[in-house]
Amino acid sequence: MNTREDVVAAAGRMFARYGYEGTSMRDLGREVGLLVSSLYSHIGSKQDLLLEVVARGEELFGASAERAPAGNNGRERLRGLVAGHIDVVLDHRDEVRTFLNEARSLDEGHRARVVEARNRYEESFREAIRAGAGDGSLRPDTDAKLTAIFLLSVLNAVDRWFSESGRLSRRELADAIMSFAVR
Amino acid sequence: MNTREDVVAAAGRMFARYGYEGTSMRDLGREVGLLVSSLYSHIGSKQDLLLEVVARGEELFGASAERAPAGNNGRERLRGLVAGHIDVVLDHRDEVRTFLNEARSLDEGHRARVVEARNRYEESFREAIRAGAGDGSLRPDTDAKLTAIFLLSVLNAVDRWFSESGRLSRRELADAIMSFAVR
DNA sequence: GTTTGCCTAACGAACGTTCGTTCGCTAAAA
DNA sequence: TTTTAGCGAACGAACGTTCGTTAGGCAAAC
Repeated sequence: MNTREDVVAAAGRMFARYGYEGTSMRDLGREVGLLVSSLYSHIGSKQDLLLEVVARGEELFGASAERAPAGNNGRERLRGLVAGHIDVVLDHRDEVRTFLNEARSLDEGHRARVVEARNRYEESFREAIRAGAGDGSLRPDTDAKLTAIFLLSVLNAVDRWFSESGRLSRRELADAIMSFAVR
Repeated sequence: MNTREDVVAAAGRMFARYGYEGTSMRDLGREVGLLVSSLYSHIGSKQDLLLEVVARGEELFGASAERAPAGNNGRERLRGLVAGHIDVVLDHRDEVRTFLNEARSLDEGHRARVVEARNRYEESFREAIRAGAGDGSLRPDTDAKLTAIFLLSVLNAVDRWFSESGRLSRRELADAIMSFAVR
């Protein structure tokens, strides 16, 4: 019985589905099988709860970028980043949705940290693309900034439509996105 | 002094920025220069207000799809749809963001209508792609469903980063997205 | 082996505040 | 003279949070 973990997990689930402001502490208590007041045995405040869920999303992406293999060239590195992103998005839907959509409900300082983390993450995509444009594994005129934005736009939307039981496997999806974005 | 219009516009602005649940009627009154109670001289309820803003977004996309020229082939038709989408997104940021992100706060019936409208809109993209794959203006093996999803993922994210004073014009952006998505 | 004291988790009630909305009034516009 | 737009006060409900209390488990003290 790890109640604290249950509370954070339920918060992620509800923040992702109904939004931070759309989730009341009473709703959350009901979801986890506790009265409102009991939640405060495990957490400091609703804002802390959001902070924790968002921080998890942040770490998941950071860890994914570090984990991605260097590969033999820029294209392979990029393909690793894409596959890693897909895994994070699909294996941690709640934290990711909350990280992407609910950061605006964070107080200013923490929100700024999230923006910075996102920039760092995007930069790792740009680096891979620039490397690929330099080593011949991608077209030499590939626009790193634009391509990274396009890629992440597609990747962040994946969980809105992708189904594990659908026509495509994760690997096929990664391939499709890669050949969509670069050639 | 078209107060009702002011109220709806301000609602769009605030729903887009803070979300439906994150916007209080008192906030909205302050934004428009009225007391809360005075808002109710112009609108029925907060939910009505959301409904109206979302409906405007819905119509904007619908009208854009109808307005897009048939073109000489599928690729040109698709290019028109892309350019139209960019214009809608950038010229009506508030209604579009509300339409895309806040539909979940609509009651069930209206939310279903939004989903349906989005499907119809996406279908017009798929049609253009299928036409292009058939008439030789796009690669014959282009996957209409997947390509439409990827295109709309990129298009819906445009307003998060695109700046009118930036490196790219809208037309160049449309071209970049087209050559990104299809060849 | 029993008692004592502490800790944790949960409870139910209550706090002050804010929520969306309604109402009756006033003053200006038509 | 009737309509209208706005105001200010008030409504009940819901909000996030705090409070004092209780029940159970565990370890030290007796």
